[in-house]
Amino acid sequence: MLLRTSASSSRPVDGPLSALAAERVFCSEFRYRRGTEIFGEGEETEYVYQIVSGAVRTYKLLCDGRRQVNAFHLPGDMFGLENGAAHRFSAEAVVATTVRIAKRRSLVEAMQGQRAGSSRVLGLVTQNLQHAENHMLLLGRKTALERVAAFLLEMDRRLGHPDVIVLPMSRRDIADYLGLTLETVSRACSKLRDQKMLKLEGPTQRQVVLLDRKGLAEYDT
Amino acid sequence: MLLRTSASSSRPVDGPLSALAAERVFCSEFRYRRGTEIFGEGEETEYVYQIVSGAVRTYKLLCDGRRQVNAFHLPGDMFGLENGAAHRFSAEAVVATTVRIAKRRSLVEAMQGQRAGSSRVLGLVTQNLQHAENHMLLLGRKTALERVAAFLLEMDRRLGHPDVIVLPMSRRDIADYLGLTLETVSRACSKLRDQKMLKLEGPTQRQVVLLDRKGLAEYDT
DNA sequence: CGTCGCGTTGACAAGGTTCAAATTTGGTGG
DNA sequence: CCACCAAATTTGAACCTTGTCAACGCGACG
Repeated sequence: MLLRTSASSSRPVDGPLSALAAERVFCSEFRYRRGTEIFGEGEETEYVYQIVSGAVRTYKLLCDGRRQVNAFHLPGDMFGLENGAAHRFSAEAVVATTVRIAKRRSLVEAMQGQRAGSSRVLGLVTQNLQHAENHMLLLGRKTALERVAAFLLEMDRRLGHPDVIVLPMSRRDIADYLGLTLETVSRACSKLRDQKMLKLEGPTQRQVVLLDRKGLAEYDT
Repeated sequence: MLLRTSASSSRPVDGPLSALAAERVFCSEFRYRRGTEIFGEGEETEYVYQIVSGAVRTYKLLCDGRRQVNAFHLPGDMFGLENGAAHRFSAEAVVATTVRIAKRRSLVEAMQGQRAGSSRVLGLVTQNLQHAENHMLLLGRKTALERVAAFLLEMDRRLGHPDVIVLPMSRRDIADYLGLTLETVSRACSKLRDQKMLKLEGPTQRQVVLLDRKGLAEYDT
């Protein structure tokens, strides 16, 4: 798995929780096979998760099956921490995934123990909010090409600007993240390839080499 | 966003912040004329605001002028509280608006004084996040009619289910909130009117009477 | 009384979706 | 080892929802 758990600047997570991990709040590891549900919308928020390896999507569904992926979570990221008693969305493993699990209660208690604890939680929620605000701009106002360019740059950044971006998610996942159809995502990728902004490799074209990050960034704005 | 500080559904005034207001953290009132900027994206977060009367929009812009309205803020709502030192979006008065202003520093200090203070901030940020998550679903996956129906039901709820919803914002504002054009919003309103789900009144059709909330809710899902 | 802002409506264009077909690959079982 | 099938992706063509452009009406206001 080429997903790097970049520790450096581009990846602002692992920070807030490493202390907790060290305290053994994250008591056990757990593995999920590709495509399996980790929790469902509306379920009780019993656990909090941190990804060791793999990738997770969190999403909401409309009653007729339309899906909106809120976010992709990569190694080092935490997810599933919510204020209320119920999850506001569902989570599934995009690929085979290993997570560390903490009881929500014990995490909350540990937070109260630490003085800086609650502000760390606040920081995490704020980060999520910030991402959501940017994503609303993307979903509400950007073209298909701009969305795909922004997505690739986001992954590039979060994976620490590797030579080859190995996407764990399918075109459909990307489409549901970007508010498009999988065909439109595929066409946008092809267009960017034709414009020599990237190369697509690998059996399912999930390995992406960015050839012109500046050009892509101009689509982003 | 939609910082609803209301505890009970029908009276959106003074929730988590009333204690602070009582402590005179909100030291002064300020008035903005319709259309004026309250703060701009990137500016220093010097103040925090609570609306006394009127309405405010917060939004982001792309470089070519495309606009995405994050949220509308109504009387009782708080806005402008951010973790970092810089505002992540701009805020403008939709109509003539009176706000109470608190220095961010003094608010933060007051929070640290109160034990429950920081968890109140967390609650506000979480509410914003929750709204943003729902809005991503709307922007990414709902049709124009569904978006407009959802918008009207949101306003109805936040205004306490009045007989007549008096919208403070223009069709363009609504469009930029819903990721549509003003013409599409207008057409959707006309269609709902033709379907007898609502009545449009007033000189600029900004007074809305919901005739069939159940029917609208089915568009919402 | 003319102008301006706002909203509605129509005609047309276009970006994105839908439907369909072809390709590739990996897995499974004979 | 190989045949066969399922899943993922790409690409094309037709279609449709929404955007664009324009005209018009209405009320407010100077």
